Amino acid sequence: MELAAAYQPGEVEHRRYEQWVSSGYFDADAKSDRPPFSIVIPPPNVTGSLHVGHALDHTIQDALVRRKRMQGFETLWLPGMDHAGIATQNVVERKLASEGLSRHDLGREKFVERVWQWKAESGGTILGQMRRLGDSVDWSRERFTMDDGLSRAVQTIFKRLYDDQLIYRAERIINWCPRCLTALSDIEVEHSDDDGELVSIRYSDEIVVATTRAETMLGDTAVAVHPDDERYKHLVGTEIELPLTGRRIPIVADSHVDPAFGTGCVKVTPAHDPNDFEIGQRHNLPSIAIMDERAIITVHGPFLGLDRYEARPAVVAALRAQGLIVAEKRPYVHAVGHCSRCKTTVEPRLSLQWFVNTGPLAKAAGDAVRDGRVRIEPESLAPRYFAWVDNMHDWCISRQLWWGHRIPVWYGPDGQVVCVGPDEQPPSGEGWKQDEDVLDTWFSSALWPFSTLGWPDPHDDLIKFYPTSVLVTGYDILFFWVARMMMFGLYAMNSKQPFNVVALHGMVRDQYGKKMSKSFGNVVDPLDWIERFGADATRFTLAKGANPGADVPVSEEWCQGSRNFCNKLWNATRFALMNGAHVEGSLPTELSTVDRWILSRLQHTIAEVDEQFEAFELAKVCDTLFHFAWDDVCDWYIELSKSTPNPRVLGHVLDQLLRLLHPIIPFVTDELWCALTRSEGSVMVAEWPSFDQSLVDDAAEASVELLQRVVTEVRRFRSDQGLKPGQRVAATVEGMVEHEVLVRSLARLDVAGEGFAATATVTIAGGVVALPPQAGGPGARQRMDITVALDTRGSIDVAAERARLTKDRAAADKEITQAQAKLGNEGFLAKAPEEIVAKLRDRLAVAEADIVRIDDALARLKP
RNA sequence: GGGCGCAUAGCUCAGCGGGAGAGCACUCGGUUUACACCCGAGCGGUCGCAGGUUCAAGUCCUGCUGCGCCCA
Repeated sequence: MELAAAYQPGEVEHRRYEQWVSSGYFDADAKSDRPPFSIVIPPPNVTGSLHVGHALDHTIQDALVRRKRMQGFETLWLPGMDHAGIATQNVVERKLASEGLSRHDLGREKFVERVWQWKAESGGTILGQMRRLGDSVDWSRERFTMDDGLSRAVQTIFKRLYDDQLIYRAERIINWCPRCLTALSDIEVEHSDDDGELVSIRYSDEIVVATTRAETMLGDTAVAVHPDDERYKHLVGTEIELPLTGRRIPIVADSHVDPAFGTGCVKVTPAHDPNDFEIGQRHNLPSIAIMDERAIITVHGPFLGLDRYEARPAVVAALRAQGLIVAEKRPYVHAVGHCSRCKTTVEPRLSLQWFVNTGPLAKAAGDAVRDGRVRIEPESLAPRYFAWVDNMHDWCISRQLWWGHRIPVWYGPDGQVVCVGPDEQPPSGEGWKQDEDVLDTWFSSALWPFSTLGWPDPHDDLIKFYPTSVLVTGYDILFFWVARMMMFGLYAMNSKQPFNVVALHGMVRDQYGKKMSKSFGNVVDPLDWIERFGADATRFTLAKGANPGADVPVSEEWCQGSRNFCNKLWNATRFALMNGAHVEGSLPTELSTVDRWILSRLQHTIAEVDEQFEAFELAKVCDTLFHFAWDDVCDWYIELSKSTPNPRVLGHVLDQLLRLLHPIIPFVTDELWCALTRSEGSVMVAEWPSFDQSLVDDAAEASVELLQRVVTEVRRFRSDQGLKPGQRVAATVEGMVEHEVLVRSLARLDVAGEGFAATATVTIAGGVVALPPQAGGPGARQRMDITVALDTRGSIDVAAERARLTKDRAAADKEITQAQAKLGNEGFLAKAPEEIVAKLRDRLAVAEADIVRIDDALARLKP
């Protein structure tokens, strides 16, 4: 088979992917007796499209799954999406707005229909894009959090939690988005340090309070001081008149007040601040809500109808007019919460919501990691996990949206509350009404590792593939999602964890380690890279940076480098095929040292890659394979075997290399492997290489390493002397027991003929050479100096040669100094392991010999 | 304020007790018939600072400085 001169990914990728899918290679069989390996994909939003973070996450998962598949596991990589309550509702509402409609014009039922319609038409763009990346997901098992089955799972667990009193309804201060008009959980709020103002207000002769939210004073129902604060002790229990309102409010003592902050007095607004709410609870204070759901002031008076940002200066102005403003500080930087969806400043709001009592669930989630049932990789991120699960607040799960799983609770005409399970009929009749709210999207995605496998019904998939083998996701989502899956998984599945390992990766950044952002203009579009450099190059670039738990810097230049690597493989295979490389029959038993060397190197590579894969060290896998392929195979093995090719060995090495690389770069490896092996199938179902101790050959490795040193030293001499790469130089080679022919070939040395007159010598001291069997028996080795004498046709660049020798001398000198310092230390001699001491003595001897030789050569150089 | 992490070649990162490494960038040379998406050679680092442990410290401990992230 003829291969083109360069790899053209576009041509190959589509064809290969379709072939993989139609061959059913991705499909899992729950009935198989192979050991299972399963991963559920972190479900992307139905509104989402493939960004570089997904590309990283998917590349890692695909690499793990493809390797396990080759290893003979029954693999399942399950794809799907979540319904992204707020985001999706926003998208559809924006669409409606362009038609001049609001969701209220349509009504709930019609609106939800519109969302489904939108989903059918333009939702799930990302699924098509995943094919471009090469994701080997089982499309026959694709799931969506709003599907019937998954909705049934949601209702089932809600009912169970409700019956176990782990779900309750209560009036609490929650995070409220006045734009999305819904409650948010703590983790849907992003904090940032923003410019604000700190205004100090005189409430009475003795009381001054400071606030960044002056407008909330309209809802104050107390002033609090620390019980031990001598300045205010006498005031506790008295009342003052709240300015602008004429209301009288008490002064209470609460130990949560920090007496060192500001004046030591704090205003208490229970309806608009979570800390104040708690103070209010402790002191039985009333809560006065002063804003509506859009954060517009609702208390009668001059501020009625003002937005919270209009009300703030208005209130300050009114206070100033009465001379009650004591101090103002602007800008005053303080932490402000924003809606993670729309960035609107969150308004703490007192409202009636549904909560999950996370206490026992979070405890179990923490314990599963503590007792080792679940391993977090890298381990260094476990403290973050514990910090979250051990201090978890109750989880607000109700959302004032229409798109999502509606809370399965019905309220009766006489105040009855009925939670309805999946197989139960909701109460009907006059006055019964279902709760209007839907559940947080994370409530359903917390069920993902088992709801997607058929839970709550007993299902073959569930039996075969739960617990899933590993969860691959970014550390940013450790508490968002991982902790929640742990809570629900352990709860629903009889304390069986949802996954055995959590493998965390970092965020993709640009080549300077900067976060990607639209405003900074450094965002990488993976589809653009796939288009220009190929999916394999894109994947390799991401995988090469994927050190566990660490951020992944990428750049276009690096992607080019990955593209170059794919092309290198392409051309190596192309060369191999042109030279008859094949994989038929077993390996020959008579092998040259060079063949034994590359086969030995291959074994080390296999062992290393296996170890690195098991530790989720994708970056190291890439590094190991990159260097084996480029350095060992291309730069040395292929060059060394050009004179005496062994097509079977070359075929074997490439066959194994392509298998090893396939999980990372599936397309080009499959194309090449099929060409090399004349196969109609696919490398993705070929057997994963296994380490073969019988092919490890230390002697061959030492022999070729010496050969490499000699060749490199001669090349260095030639380069220093300005000899053209193609120019042959007459030379004698002494001391090489093996490989003299190869040295001459790679270093472009001619045999010394008539009139040979050496102008310079290159010496490699203390090389380990294998002696021929007749000299010392099999396996005998000896340390020898290799000397190459070169005839540069009379002329030699004395200055360059002097510089070269001087540099070598300095290196040897440094070596001697270091070695002597250690060997002169009695503690070292007494306590260091023997082999370390012996090695050092050896090094010292070699360096000392080097000095003598170099000094001699320098003396003979004409000035 | 609490917690976690990071400081190693111009850039991005490996190395985490015994000879300072990689990729890219840079310099020089190249019609070596697989590949210029290439080949060969080279330059480049008191491993943030200060102490300590050890025969031995980028590597372990403490403190400091500077960054980053998470939570409040």
